[in-house]
This record gives sequence, C-alpha cells and structure tokens, in this order.
Amino acid sequence: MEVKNKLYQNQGIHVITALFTVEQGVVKVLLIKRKNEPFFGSWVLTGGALYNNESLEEGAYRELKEKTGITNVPIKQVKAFGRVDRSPVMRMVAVAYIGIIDSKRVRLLKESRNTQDADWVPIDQVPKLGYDHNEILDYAVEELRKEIIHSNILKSLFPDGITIPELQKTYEAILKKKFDRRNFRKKILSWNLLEDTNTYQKFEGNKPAKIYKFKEKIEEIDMI
Amino acid sequence: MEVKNKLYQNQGIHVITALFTVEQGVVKVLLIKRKNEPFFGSWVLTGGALYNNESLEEGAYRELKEKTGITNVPIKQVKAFGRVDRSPVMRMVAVAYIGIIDSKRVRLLKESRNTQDADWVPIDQVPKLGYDHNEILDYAVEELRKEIIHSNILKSLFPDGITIPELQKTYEAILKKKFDRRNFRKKILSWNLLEDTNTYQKFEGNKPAKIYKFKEKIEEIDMI
DNA sequence: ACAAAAGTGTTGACTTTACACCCATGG
DNA sequence: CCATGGGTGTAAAGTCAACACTTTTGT
Repeated sequence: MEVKNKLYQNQGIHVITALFTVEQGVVKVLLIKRKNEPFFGSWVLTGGALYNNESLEEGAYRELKEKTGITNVPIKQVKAFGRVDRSPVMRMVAVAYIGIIDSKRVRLLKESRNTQDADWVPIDQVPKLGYDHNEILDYAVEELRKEIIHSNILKSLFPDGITIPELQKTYEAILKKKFDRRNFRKKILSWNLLEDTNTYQKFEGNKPAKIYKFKEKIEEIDMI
Repeated sequence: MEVKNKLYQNQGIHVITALFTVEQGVVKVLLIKRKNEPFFGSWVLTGGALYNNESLEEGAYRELKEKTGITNVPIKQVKAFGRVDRSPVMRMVAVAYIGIIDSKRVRLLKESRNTQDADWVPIDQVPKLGYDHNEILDYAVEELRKEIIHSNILKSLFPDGITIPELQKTYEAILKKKFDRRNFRKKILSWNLLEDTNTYQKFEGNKPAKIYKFKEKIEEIDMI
C-alpha cells in the first residue's frame, strides 16, 4: 500500500539502544558520533531506522552490530518516544531498548558507514546528544536501575560468573547507593538469581571469593 | 523528506489503548468493531494511525475520542509492538497504552466513521481480535496488574472517591486474588495514596463507609 | 604475624499475618 | 433486636537492619 494521506505520510521508526557497561565502579553508556546529517558530528545513542523486513528487536540488534560491531547482548524494550519534532528530517517515532555488557569483552568498532567514532561515556559526563537522545538516555538509566532489582539482567555483564563483593560494587555503581556487605549478600542470595559454581576467584593476598553465576530463569515475585 | 528507500518506505505507527473498567467485580476492556478493511467486522482495541502533527499520547487520545467518544482519561504507555506482519496492509508499529475509567460515567459512542459497534467486554471473554490485539491486550492486562500496586492509576475509576471495601473488591477483581479486610485496609492506607474526605457512603441497612479520594501526587518508593 | 578482603551469625526493630470483636444502620 | 457489612486491635511470625568477629590468602 502506498501512503498518500498527508496526515500520516512519510513516517518512520527509530530503534535505539542504550547499551551500558560498568568499569571500575563507573556506569558508562555506549555513544556513537555521527558522520551524516542530521546531527553531523553529534554524539548519539546507537540506533537507526527500522527496516521493513525486521522486528523492532531485530532492528535494534542490527543497528548495534552495524554501528558498533557488538552482537549477542540481551536487550529489553523500555519505551517509545514520539515527540512530533524529535527528528528534524521527517516524522520518526523511536523505540528504545536497554542492555548491559562487559566493555572489555567486545571489540568496539570505532568507525562504520554512518559513524566516525564510538565510545563508552560515564553517564554523568554525557554531552548534549543529537535528537532527543538525552531524554531517552535519562529514561533508560532509570529503567536500568529498576531492572537490576530482582532480575538477571546483569548476567550479560558477567557471563563467566561473579563474586558477591564484585556484584555489590556493581549494584552500588548503578544505584549510587552503599550497602552493608552482610545484608547485601543475604538479600541477593534470597532473590535466588545466583547459583554456586564451586570455584573461587583469587586475589592478591586475601581470601578467595566464591564465584556465582546468574541463572537463566528466575522466579516471579508476588506484588501484594 | 520523501522516503524512497524500499527498506523503510511506507511505514506507519498505530496508537492503541486498552481501556479498562470494572463493573461488579468484573474487569472489562473497551473493544470496537471495525467497519473497514482490514479486519472488517472484527473486534479490536481502540486505536488507529498516528498523525504527523500529534505526539503518541495525543494520537491515542484522539483515536479514543473519535472511535468511542471518550475523553479525559489518564493513559500510560506500556509497550511498542513491531512484528513485521502485524498489519496486513503495510508495515505498522503499534504503541500501546492502558487506562481505566468508570464505564457508567461515559456515554459510549456505538458507531463512528470507522466503527460499527463498541462495547465493554470481560477480559476473560474477549474474542479473537484483529491485528495482534490479543497479544497487546494480554500484555496490557499484566501491566494493569502491576500498575495498580502502589500507584494512583485507579483515581480515574473513582473520581468522586471510594470506600476501602469497594476498593478492595476492585483490587480483587483485577488481581484475581482475595485479601483479608483488615490487612487490606492497613496496607492500602500505608501506601499513602488516599486521603480522608470526612464523608460517608450510605448503604441499605449497614454501617456507612468512609469515603477516601486518591491523591494527585503520590510518593516514590525505594526499591532496595 | 600482618594486612586485606571474604565469609558468617545474632539481636532488636520493624513489618506482616492471622484472627475476633464491636459498631452503625435500616428494616 | 436482628441482619448486614464497616471499622479496629493485638499477638505471633517473619523479615530486615545494624553490627563484630573469624577465615583465608600472600607477603
């Protein structure tokens, strides 16, 4: 079908992913630098126009791969953004996703057909981004904070397993909040997200920490 | 800008609202019956194509008004749906909203330019709907269940106030779960959603119940 | 034997659950 | 004065917060 009605002619869909990582207690988001108009030279979240032959999630994955080389990250849809003027070119609605990954395990493509740079940027040092991506990022950070509670979303950050003290640092970085070591351990284990691997992480000169892995499937919780 | 690239030509956005009500302990959703192709004669959720001059939320409101006559309902975005073949006509991505309203307070438009009927249907008696609307509805019901916890979304169902026993029946209907009267009262009051109006609801032959109102603003809660 | 970080247990405060009685109203 | 449903209090169980000591390792 050819769309003729001016009221809804020339619309498109953006699929955008706010991909996070945590490096030494600092939460960072993956940004790319555009090398085309609009927003030539601006930093933006990874994303682009949805193709007709792919689902929203497939589109988000394709864009992530094309522009950053990253594959194999679980992503979760968080919200659609539809301000009339969010794109200067034409009417675009953006569907935003979040994901989290260990930046050290990926080789980040620095340049692609549409990008001239890519980098992990601490979330409190993000510059003014193109489109409405600052708004999307703010929302994405909030969703990330909600999502790590009682979920295994951090599995993709620690595919090989994680010690509880390391995990605590990650929670503290994301939530900007400190926890008591003993109570944190009890709480996180009570969520039944983790399973014991019976292996130990060795550090320099202190007691080795037990390594846990996030389970594939986690339990639902009652809300009331 | 004129879109020429076949990869993302002729795309559109649906804005869809699953509008709920609760009548005598039964949760119902507003459905409309189409009088055009595609899905001529099928029941669907309220919604339609987003215009270029309106935001997603504005589009959802306009469609609700056009097709059912309903205005002045708070709605909340829940998810975007983007299966490639979700519309048989062209590539459409749907952005779904939920809302809840007292069906007795609205005059439901039974017919409009694009609809030949409209009705409130119990959510467990919903027929096969057009498009992917059964999938959207299932998701919407789950979101409604999550949303009523610790939120004032039910304010629009009870704009004039509500007694705690009535509210309990509503929660029980939506969550399909029974609560102890005394504990329900304590829990709901502890959420600080309600304020006392110092008025009483009279029934036939029993103690009048105190009427509360949902507050406009509610408190945030800590997650961990 | 020391430093550094991991691991564990207990007590008191608080929250939640289960449950029974009294109250206001209309008939 | 009875039937109906509204409103309240309390004790026991369970959960959470605060906190200090012991363990393992490398040097």
